[in-house]
Amino acid sequence: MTKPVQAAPVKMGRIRLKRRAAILAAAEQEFACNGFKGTSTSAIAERAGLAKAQVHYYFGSKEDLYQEVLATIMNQWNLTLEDITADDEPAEVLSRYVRAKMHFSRERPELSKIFASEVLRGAPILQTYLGKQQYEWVQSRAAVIRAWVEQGKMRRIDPVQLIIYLWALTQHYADFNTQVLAVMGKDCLTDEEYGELTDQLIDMVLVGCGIATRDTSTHVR
Amino acid sequence: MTKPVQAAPVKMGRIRLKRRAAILAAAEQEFACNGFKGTSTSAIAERAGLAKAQVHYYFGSKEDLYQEVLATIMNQWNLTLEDITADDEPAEVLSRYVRAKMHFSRERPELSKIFASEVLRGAPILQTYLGKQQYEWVQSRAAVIRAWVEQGKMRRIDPVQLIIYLWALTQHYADFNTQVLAVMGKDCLTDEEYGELTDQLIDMVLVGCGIATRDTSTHVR
DNA sequence: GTCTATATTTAGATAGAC
DNA sequence: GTCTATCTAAATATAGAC
Repeated sequence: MTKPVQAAPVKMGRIRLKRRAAILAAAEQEFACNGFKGTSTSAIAERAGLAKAQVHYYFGSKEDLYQEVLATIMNQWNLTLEDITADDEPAEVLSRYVRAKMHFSRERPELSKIFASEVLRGAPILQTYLGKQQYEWVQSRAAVIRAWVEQGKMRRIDPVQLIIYLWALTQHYADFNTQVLAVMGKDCLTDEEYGELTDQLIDMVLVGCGIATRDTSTHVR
Repeated sequence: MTKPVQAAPVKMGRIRLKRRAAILAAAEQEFACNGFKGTSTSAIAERAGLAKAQVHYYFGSKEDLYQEVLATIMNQWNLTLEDITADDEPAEVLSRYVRAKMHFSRERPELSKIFASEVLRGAPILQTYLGKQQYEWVQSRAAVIRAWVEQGKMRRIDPVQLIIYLWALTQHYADFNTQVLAVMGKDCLTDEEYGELTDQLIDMVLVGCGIATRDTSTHVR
């Protein structure tokens, strides 16, 4: 018999909870910068203010720790765009989704970066998830988008590609934040500036989908 | 006196050229998968069919080798969109650029991935390049885009963000190719299928910019 | 239950043989 | 000029002390 995928909900002591939280937080930073292979358990331990061996005591192997971090990410990931129907308005659903993803990119860029580096290396850990759960997730949303198109609520766009566009655009602001800041000539962005970027992106997406909300898309020749 | 940034154009022998080429090719694959820190010189050597020490003999340190790979990427990168003026047609320039970047994403995804992983970790090697050369590159293109907007050739969009959108969208097909294939339910894409994706993306970009080329953007309400 | 001390492997790099 | 043999440091992981 193999170990259950989901860890048993054992009630943990105070020290254990505290140490695990510190290690997980440190691991997110390290994995985000250097990926799975490039991250050492000693770097995680140092950042967490602990001894290297403590990381192994609380999480077993480096891969076990990595898997827990990845599981956290994938859970938080698809909280939005959860329940949409053909009756919803694409303008509202799409702007809400872009806003939520952009918010996530600003608040937890490390999580987006860890996912990115996992996919960069060919997603050895996540490939089953991508090919099954995420595939299904995309198909069900794509069906709704297709219905919107049939109803004339938006332009005819390949729904799967549209979802990929949304991921590419929103996650880019987390994964490539260093480059974004550099080419914008800034050291950091205020909440206001980031909100402005978000609005501009939503505008671009809606116009691209043929959903004009205000005085946009007036330059069509 | 320090070493010159550009290596002196020493004429190399046959063996040296051959070994260096094999190492560089292997290094691209390894760096693309595991990033700078996650890649070992022994993994590169093994993939190149050489001994680990030979890598150090021909390239000195791992970082020297990495810098050469990065330099190759940045040179190939900005070959397109080189000379554009306010007199050009945005529809033509933008579709040409997207097509070129998509072609690059298909032919050399490893190079895009290496750039991505460098930026993911905060671009310690490239930050000067990003803040100076690439910043200037973006500014000069942004000026042209601004001129297009003033001439009414396209919708009013923040030009810097538009460039970022183009990068995000096109590079995503290289960096996240594993995920793209997974959610599309395919093992690989034929040239035809990839050409179709490229056309769809160009369509999305042009419509988003308020440049209707054919029967697109007709669903504007 | 927690952490220190230690074992084993692999990393990057170089001195010296060919 | 090229490559083999070797050195030192850092990696993952665990056995055993507290």
